[in-house]
Amino acid sequence: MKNLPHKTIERLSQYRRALLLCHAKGMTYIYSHEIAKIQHITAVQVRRDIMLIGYTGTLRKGYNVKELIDLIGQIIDSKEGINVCIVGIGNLGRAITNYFSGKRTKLSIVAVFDVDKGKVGKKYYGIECFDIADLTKVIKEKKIEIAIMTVPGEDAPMISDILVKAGIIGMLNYTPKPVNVPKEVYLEEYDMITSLEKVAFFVKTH
Amino acid sequence: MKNLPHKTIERLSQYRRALLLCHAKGMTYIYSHEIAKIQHITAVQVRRDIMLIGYTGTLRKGYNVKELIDLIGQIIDSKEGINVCIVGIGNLGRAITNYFSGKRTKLSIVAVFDVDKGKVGKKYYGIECFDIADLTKVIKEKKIEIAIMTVPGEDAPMISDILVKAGIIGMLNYTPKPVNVPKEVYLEEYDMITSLEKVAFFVKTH
DNA sequence: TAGATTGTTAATCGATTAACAATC
DNA sequence: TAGATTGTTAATCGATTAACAATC
Repeated sequence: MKNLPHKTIERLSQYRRALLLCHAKGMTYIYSHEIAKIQHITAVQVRRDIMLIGYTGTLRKGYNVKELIDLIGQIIDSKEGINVCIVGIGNLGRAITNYFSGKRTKLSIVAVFDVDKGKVGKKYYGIECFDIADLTKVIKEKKIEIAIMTVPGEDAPMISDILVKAGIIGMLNYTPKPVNVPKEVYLEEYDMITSLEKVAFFVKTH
Repeated sequence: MKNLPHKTIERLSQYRRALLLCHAKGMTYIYSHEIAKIQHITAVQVRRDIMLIGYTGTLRKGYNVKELIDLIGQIIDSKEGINVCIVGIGNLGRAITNYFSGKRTKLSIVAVFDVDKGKVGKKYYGIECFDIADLTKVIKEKKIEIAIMTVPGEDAPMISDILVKAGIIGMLNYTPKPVNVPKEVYLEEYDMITSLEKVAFFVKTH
């Protein structure tokens, strides 16, 4: 697929999430304005995104829910599937692991890691916990390509370096500490405090 | 303060986070390119954001760390402070509560809520847990203006309605289910699965 | 048919970056 | 002075929205 805008990729993921719910409810067709309503955006934007991925709806009936789900899958999922690990199985690590378990067939959490020896060997939502000292070995053995960091902020830079050396090519950093990775590694950082401060700011200014 | 771009607000929050660390390390001045490096952005962007809030650095010395921290505080914090609650004290709710406790003086988590009677009355990181049935009452009593939803997705729409009726003016929705709020309420939604799918997509396309 | 919908181009809006003057 | 830095305008880039043709 050519060059889809970053924002379109994000929205496609959200459309799919919404469409899966609609599909489960037995809906077969959906209008652009219905998708728009769910996502708090405009119907034009939905139609434009769908146009960009080359799908065509039916005039007066809208889009076929199942077909659209499948097409979005073809665009954003990788064919072979990608293995993911969670580094740091504290509250946040557990939340993500639980949240995710069994939700997407093409993305699998195949290992979680922690420093705490009391956690090593246990299973979290069906996923085995390994010693963080074995990061490199397990990442290679299990062919893990994406890591989600949920360790304490002060450990983030060091863990990040180990992950990069172990061959990770995508990283999601949920610690409050920004990390540096080489440009070949795709990095996404998210800080909950920033989100909350943003809400607080816009609440203030109505 | 006039109309700062949304993206600038986000970055100001991040600059402050980084500056606080620098300040703690004893740094008194910082260059725009140093801030840029930490945040993975360009020095021009940092200078432009700082220009927008009306601060002026010193040529050849950079910006005064303490002054900049204080000025960002004046811009993004509200003078009186804002009370926040967490609705749903599962893994994610606990992660945020812990993460946040004592980090910002102007934003305080003053209550957490859950349906589980076993959790009600207990304290989580120093914050009392209330029965979700008492949402409205507690929100009014404690003058809570912002709610962070970390309940299971299927409960999100109903809880959201209750929160809005109780007078919440800002909401952060961490459930995978989008909710609808009246336009007077500022809503921010974040779905971890979308973030992960985005990373997976860009990893695939190098 | 009239009304509702999709598909698409062009216009607009918002955000980033390039370019450069000022100056310590 | 030369080099490094800040501050700021103008240009560019990217994303959204307006406008409208097509048609069931």
